[in-house]
Amino acid sequence: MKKPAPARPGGRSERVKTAVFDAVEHLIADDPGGIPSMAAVAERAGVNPTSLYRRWGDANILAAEVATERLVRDLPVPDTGSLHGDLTGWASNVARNLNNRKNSALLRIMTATARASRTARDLNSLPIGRRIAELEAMLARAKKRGEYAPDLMDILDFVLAPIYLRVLFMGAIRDAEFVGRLVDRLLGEHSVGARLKSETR
Amino acid sequence: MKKPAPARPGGRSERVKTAVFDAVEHLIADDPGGIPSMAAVAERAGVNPTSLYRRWGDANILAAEVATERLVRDLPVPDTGSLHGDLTGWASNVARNLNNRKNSALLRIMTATARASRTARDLNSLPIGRRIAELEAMLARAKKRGEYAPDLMDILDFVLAPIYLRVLFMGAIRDAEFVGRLVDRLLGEHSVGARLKSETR
DNA sequence: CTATAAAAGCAACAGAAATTGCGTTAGTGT
DNA sequence: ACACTAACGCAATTTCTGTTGCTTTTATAG
Repeated sequence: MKKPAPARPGGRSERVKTAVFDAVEHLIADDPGGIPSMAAVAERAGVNPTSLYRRWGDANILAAEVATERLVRDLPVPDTGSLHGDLTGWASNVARNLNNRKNSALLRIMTATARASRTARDLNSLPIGRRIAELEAMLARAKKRGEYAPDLMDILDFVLAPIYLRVLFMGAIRDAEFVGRLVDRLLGEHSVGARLKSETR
Repeated sequence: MKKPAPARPGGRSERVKTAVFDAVEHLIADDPGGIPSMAAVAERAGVNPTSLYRRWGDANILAAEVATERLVRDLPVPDTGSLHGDLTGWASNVARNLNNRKNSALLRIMTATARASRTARDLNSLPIGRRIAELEAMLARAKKRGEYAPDLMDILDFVLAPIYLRVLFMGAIRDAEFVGRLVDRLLGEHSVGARLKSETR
């Protein structure tokens, strides 16, 4: 599943790739819920269709690459001084990031094309690997401070999963306080102090 | 989103539909992660492609219908006498049901094609509507018995969502006790009695 | 049993999607 | 600067997808 690392990463290839990915993103934004055809992408990107076929094979593969690369970009990792604050900020970022048609469409494409056969070992190689790396950073800081830190998988199960469920099956997250409650609930009494503190600041 | 209710539901249409849905299911099982083409479905089902185009429009619509109808079939709703037992049984059924390539592929297709713009009001019309109806039945029984009963949405968020997350992003659920822990955690101290009871039976 | 029309089959066709061979452009190492 | 070749562009060709008009089959009502 590793990328062959392009033999010639310099200027042109990169420009083409950017143009193509931008085109895919825009086409998805225009018509969420459909994989844009190679022809449409080629035209919008100003690139010859043949190049797309040679580089990406078919429209599904291309869309999948765009989805994972563009959706799961680095989000700013909050550093508020407490795990409760960090997690709340992080979850809000994730939710807000998904709260528009384009990105929820990208999430759909990502789930649709996510290859199985991954073990729990290589969490970082998952499509949501970057999300996991962000969490690990926050957890490491929390431990350094001597704070209680929940399991990584628990955060995925009880904070990320509910967000995804709503975006995938219920369109969007309308309740702004929803993600905050998820974090409160996960951290429970361990973080009463931090929660009160962040609520009254 | 309601079905127009076929004017002639009798024998032949139904047979064709079954043959077509079976064909789609088999093709998905053979190649998970791809929407089978109309031509392939028609050949496998022994049906003329024209009929497919006229009835379903295109391959995505057909696959989406198959996914929702075949995946979200009625599962037996457990009736163990306690909410804890019911939920544990229900969640195990859901997880086991998704723990194979074909059904996880169907879930992917369902998420990919789930139309947004649904409000939290008409939960029952969601693709996972049947799951919700099953839950409502169990919750109603629990209330009748005077048991503590959590919110429906909490069950979706903290039991169903983690199951879906694992299936979608991590291939499958390998830990057999995983869903049991989800339920224990959701019900918490409210159900210690029931849990102990069900563990020692 | 018969008339009606919904739904399926068939065949011909238009158009889009992929493939292929070959020439051109432009990063990269010397 | 120069040679080398990865990556792109172009055009011709083949394959696949989807459409349309018409015919045949067969549920269903009377």
